[in-house]
Amino acid sequence: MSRDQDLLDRLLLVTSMLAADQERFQREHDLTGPRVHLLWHLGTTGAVRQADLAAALRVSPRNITGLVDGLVASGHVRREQHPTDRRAFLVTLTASGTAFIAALRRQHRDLARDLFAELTDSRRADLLASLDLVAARLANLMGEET
Amino acid sequence: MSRDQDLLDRLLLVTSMLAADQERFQREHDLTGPRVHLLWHLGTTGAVRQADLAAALRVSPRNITGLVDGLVASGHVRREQHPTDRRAFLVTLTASGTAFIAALRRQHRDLARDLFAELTDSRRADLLASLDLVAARLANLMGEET
DNA sequence: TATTGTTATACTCTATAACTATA
DNA sequence: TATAGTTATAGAGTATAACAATA
Repeated sequence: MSRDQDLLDRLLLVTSMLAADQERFQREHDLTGPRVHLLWHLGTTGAVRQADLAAALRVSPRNITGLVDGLVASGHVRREQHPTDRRAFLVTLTASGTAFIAALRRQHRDLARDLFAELTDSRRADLLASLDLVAARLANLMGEET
Repeated sequence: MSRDQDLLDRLLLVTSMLAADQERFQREHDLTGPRVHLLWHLGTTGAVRQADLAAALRVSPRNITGLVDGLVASGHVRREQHPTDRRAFLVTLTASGTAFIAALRRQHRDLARDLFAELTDSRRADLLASLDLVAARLANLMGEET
């Protein structure tokens, strides 16, 4: 049955289009994927140590140094003294960084509104359920290794 | 309505899981995303000039030089003389490159079979239709700029 | 003149290993 | 002794600009 192939191809098409849309947004704001990822995390957690960022983004501590350097240079974040540990920094959003997060959330919300506008309520429920099933299968696949 | 947000979040979750699965496959074969992309293209078109690869993958000619260098070193492709244009090369798959493409297609097919196994036929039809609608909206969004 | 691919140069993301300062 | 973050080093992917060979 090639129906499966069609479904996967369609899913991958949507995936690549979502990625392209995200890249457009990043270019508009003169940012890169990894930096946006870091900012997004910062937006949900608040001030964080670099070691925690490394663990959360699953990237080496050295890499965090570089990403934070770039975001300090572009004015999106600041390194502040850790209140109790003099080895560590707390990375915090500047006003400009906070404004970017707000814009990102707005874009995310607008995109969600736009993408599914033409789907009926029952279609939405079905889509959500199907995506959950697919996610579960994928989680299964990934879990078998690691 | 936060239903839209849920749908988009679920879609992005599936997206990131698909990416993780693809990365796992690439690591197993000791290849990178851009190199797999190039090989995949080569698998569907056959021998191609580097300039055509640059246009197809939407990267600079200089970049193609680097990717092909790497794939020559790993034994997946070969540079052959162009029959009529002495400036150009034809990049062609080696036996090892062809074997990789076959493995990639197999993995793709197995993944498709696995992902949607639990969906009924009508669920599949609905999912396909919904994904088409979403893709159309995205195409709309992208087309408005460029 | 225009095109093909390369050399030269530079930036970002990524990693590991060695090191400093602190815990 | 272990942890936080940096310097040192390296490699992949990306880009533009200048250049050689060929069309």
